[in-house]
Amino acid sequence: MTTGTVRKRRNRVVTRQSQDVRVADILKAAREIVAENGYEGVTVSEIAERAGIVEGTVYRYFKNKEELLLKVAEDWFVESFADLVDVSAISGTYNKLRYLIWHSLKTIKAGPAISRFVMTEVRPKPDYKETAVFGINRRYTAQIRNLFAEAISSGEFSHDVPERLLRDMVFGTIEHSTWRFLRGEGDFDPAEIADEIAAVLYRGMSAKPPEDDKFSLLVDRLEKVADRLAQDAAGKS
Amino acid sequence: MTTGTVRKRRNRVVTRQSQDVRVADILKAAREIVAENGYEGVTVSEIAERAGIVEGTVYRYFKNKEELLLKVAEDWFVESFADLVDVSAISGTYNKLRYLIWHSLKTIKAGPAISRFVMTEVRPKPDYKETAVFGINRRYTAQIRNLFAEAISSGEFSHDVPERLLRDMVFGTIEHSTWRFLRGEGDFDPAEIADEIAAVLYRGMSAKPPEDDKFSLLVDRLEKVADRLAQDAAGKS
DNA sequence: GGATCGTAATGAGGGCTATTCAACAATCCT
DNA sequence: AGGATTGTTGAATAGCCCTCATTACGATCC
Repeated sequence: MTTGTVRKRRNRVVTRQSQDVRVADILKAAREIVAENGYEGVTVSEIAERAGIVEGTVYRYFKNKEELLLKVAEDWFVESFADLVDVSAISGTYNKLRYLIWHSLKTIKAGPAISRFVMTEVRPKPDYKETAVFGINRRYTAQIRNLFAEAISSGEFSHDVPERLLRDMVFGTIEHSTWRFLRGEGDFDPAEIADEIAAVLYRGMSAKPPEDDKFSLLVDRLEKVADRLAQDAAGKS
Repeated sequence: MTTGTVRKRRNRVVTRQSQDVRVADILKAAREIVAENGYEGVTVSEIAERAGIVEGTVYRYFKNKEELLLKVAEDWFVESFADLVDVSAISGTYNKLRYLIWHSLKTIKAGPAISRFVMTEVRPKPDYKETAVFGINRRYTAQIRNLFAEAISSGEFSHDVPERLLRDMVFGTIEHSTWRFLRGEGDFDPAEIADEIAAVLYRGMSAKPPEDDKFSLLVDRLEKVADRLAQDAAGKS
């Protein structure tokens, strides 16, 4: 007591845990905080506190905060897309397309904070392509690619569009459609938005002419003009 | 020298400046640093140093770092869209659409760092709608809306799509198309990408049948009309 | 031209971060 | 039991944004 170093000890007994348990605890704590406070509101000290450890311990299991949060996002992404069915089991091109879009929208709605984190922090990173998020996106994109390729070869779709553009249109539209929600301004219905997006994309690619064919109507009128002229000519002679 | 407070004085003479000059200096310095190091690499101390002042002075003119950087982004956005012409001066719906998309892409390419900042930091903010960036986007969107409305009323486009979805498709696709570039993975050609995006959107909305066959049929009919008229004229003489 | 005074500018320091690391001690191994 | 291993600690560091008491510039007035 009289010596210089009065060491303050917590009541808590220091217990050693297996790597798995500690990592799981840390990830769970981090995920909760992200969900509650958003990405900006995450501090390592709070993660540690909630995981029942001290800040320094976090750094035994994660190189840094960034890597830890990336793991949180990756895990969540993997879980979210675990139930993604292979669209070959779904009948109809439109239904397949709508399902894929719907699933993305559902995921974003289920985890807005982490979705935002992925969009604003993970994707811009130079090493995004080494990310599990990127890997899942690739699987997802592959389904879209197949879907379109099949529709084209069957004649349902007549237009060939670069895969890159296809992906950008689908993902871009999905993400942009959710920004209002992610900003906290109101809600959205995944099924409804998925319908809308799928409809436009489907129509844009479709081989079928649009229903009300204005050109045909114009030609109809021209033909009537021709008829009238012909009748006039016939009557005059 | 022997007294306690040895005040270190810079060689630089402290000069007072008008608000305008100081603000301009600070914004210029901040913009340069964003362009060089990206948003993450910006520190108030470096901004101050480059502006020839001290950290504390920055806070005389800006409430905080966030507000300063927002101003940087807003100014850049305003400048970038200053040369946006009214598309009513452009002939042809497709050309109008392509021009608007091209202009956006060109802007992103001209200022990748600030574009990224806008996409990842400005837009997610809850008060995004109070932002000049939002205001400019509105003007931009209004042009797109008009363009589509006119095309629909003229019969060029047959499909009516919610304005919201239209905006999300255009902006979403534009942004997603540039992510690779913004991540530093390669380049893109605004004109080329604008062509691609505009083509798909135009086709998706168009009243014209997508297949050449349809057109041929219509032209066939037109030719028959012409033939009949020609025959009538010949028969009359 | 010198005194006055409003205020631009300063720079030290406070509070909060993420991150490191030497010391410690719980658990395993023999 | 006792040594080796290694999970855990908590203090220390460095860097960040931001505040504020103090300083001194420069316009104004006499």
